[in-house]
Amino acid sequence: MSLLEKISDQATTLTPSERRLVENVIDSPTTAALGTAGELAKAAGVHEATASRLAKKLGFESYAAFRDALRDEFIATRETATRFEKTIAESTSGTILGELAREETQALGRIEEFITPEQIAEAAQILMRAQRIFVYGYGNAEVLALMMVKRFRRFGKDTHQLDTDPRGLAEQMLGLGSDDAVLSFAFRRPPRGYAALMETAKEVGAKTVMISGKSGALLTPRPDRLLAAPRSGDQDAFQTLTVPMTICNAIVIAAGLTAKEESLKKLDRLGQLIERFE
Amino acid sequence: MSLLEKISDQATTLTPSERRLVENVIDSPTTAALGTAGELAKAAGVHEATASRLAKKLGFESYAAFRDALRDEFIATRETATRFEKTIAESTSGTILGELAREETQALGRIEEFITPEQIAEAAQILMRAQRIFVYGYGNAEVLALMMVKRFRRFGKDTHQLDTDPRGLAEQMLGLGSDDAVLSFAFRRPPRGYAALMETAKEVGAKTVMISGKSGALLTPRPDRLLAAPRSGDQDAFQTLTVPMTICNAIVIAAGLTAKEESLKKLDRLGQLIERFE
DNA sequence: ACAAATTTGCAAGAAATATTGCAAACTCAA
DNA sequence: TTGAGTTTGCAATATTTCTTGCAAATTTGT
Repeated sequence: MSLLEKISDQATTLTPSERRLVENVIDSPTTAALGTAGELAKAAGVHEATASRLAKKLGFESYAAFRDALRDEFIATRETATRFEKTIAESTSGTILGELAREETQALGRIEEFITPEQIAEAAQILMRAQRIFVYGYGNAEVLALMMVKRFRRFGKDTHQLDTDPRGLAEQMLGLGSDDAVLSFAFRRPPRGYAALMETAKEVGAKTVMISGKSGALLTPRPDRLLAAPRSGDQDAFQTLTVPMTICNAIVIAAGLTAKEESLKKLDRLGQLIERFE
Repeated sequence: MSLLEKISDQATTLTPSERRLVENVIDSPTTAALGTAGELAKAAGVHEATASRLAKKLGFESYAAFRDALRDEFIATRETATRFEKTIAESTSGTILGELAREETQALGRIEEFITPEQIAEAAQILMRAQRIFVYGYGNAEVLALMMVKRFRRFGKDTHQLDTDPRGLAEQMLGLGSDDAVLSFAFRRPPRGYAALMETAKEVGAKTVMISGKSGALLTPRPDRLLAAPRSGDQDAFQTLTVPMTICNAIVIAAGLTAKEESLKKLDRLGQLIERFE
């Protein structure tokens, strides 16, 4: 029996104050699920003691147990790798594609909470001012690395994808200079060779830009510019590249704008030409 | 300043115990956001006092303030959910990133008008039943091709990325058999060599799946399965890969589900291993 | 290898949160 | 209107959670 059913079963025996509390819970369940008894009581305009009593009346051991039930029900906390499957099964119009699109939408909607326009502009500026750009990404991140290499080559930038193999990487880094920029990606774990890459870049004075998920916040040594935003999808299982890819696209567009003359149109014409003859 | 920035700021000065705490937070932010300092500490195997101190070190007034920040950023309450919908749908935020996110959202919202659940399921089935998978994409599409190669290799499928160079392509196609599947991508123009690839596949009886933008409808010869949905972005300017990438992700998830037993769990464990040792 | 500095856990106690006895306020029936 | 029954808030108490001084353990520099 779901929590809300449990509550509505009691609906006839609820006192006025209790009813106000329940209405409040139904109205904003997540807020109630996160707050304290006192907060809920205040929102409903009743005394906290009443909230405490309500929890017991509804059959819970304590207010804490009631709140836990609320959290279970209303807060999406990924429990297992099968969460997505579960979501699909439960949702009425459950299609994989639809659910996926919904999650991406939600993640995209929050993107600006993590990345400021300045960060985009600065990243674009660093890359466009660089004499050469070295792009580093491995595992899934290699996909984005490849994309950025392609995009910046279209701008006419001297762009290279760094080897994922430590030896090749070391060799490529020998030529790194102070006018160069390193763009790197990391999700989940910092890639092998990351530290060496960053240290070398710092030594020679090359600028470093990093695009990452949450885990980027822990990276040491720190890049000059860090653009970190959580990805969408299941924590433990399948995380998509939509959010970081959108950040990349924003940088590409900003880069196109900072290149003054070259507007998007020119980018496109060039792009079409290249695609046609590629 | 966002939580991730605060963490990043302190990343170099974190003590071992503090780092373990932060890793724990990053790995399962929602759990941390809901729990107490003691619970987080226990999960990280350190003393709760350390958790309390970490909160202060990151610049928060108290552990409670730290947890509030976690909730803000990582728990999708209804307020945050509706907030983005409004922001995204209506207002033009005036930033590149915001505008981009808005466009992607719109395109994603329409994706189910073009792709049915059956198409996703069939594509997944074809790929998972194939003995070998050959993936073909060039220009920007190469990015998605690479992604799919990585994803299906994780499923343990014998997956190969086809050469974009006509000669190499011809050579690789020699071994194509009736149990194989070809997954190809095309945007704007059909790639060079596309016709030859499709004809060869038809001759030997290999199944073909194509993911494309609007232009896919015009392709000849026709693939066995065509998944075409318009991309986001200006028609003539900068079109992103978000929509086709989401279709790809849906196929990967569907493939994982049809692989019944192990599905995402296996994908995850194997994936983590691969990433760690890659 | 030693001393200084840092980190960590322990445990006391501070603060926040929840519970409950009690009395005032309220409701309803006669 | 009165009185029995119910509901509610108050305030004291209990419980949970957080903070901090201190000392042990660990690390760092010489």
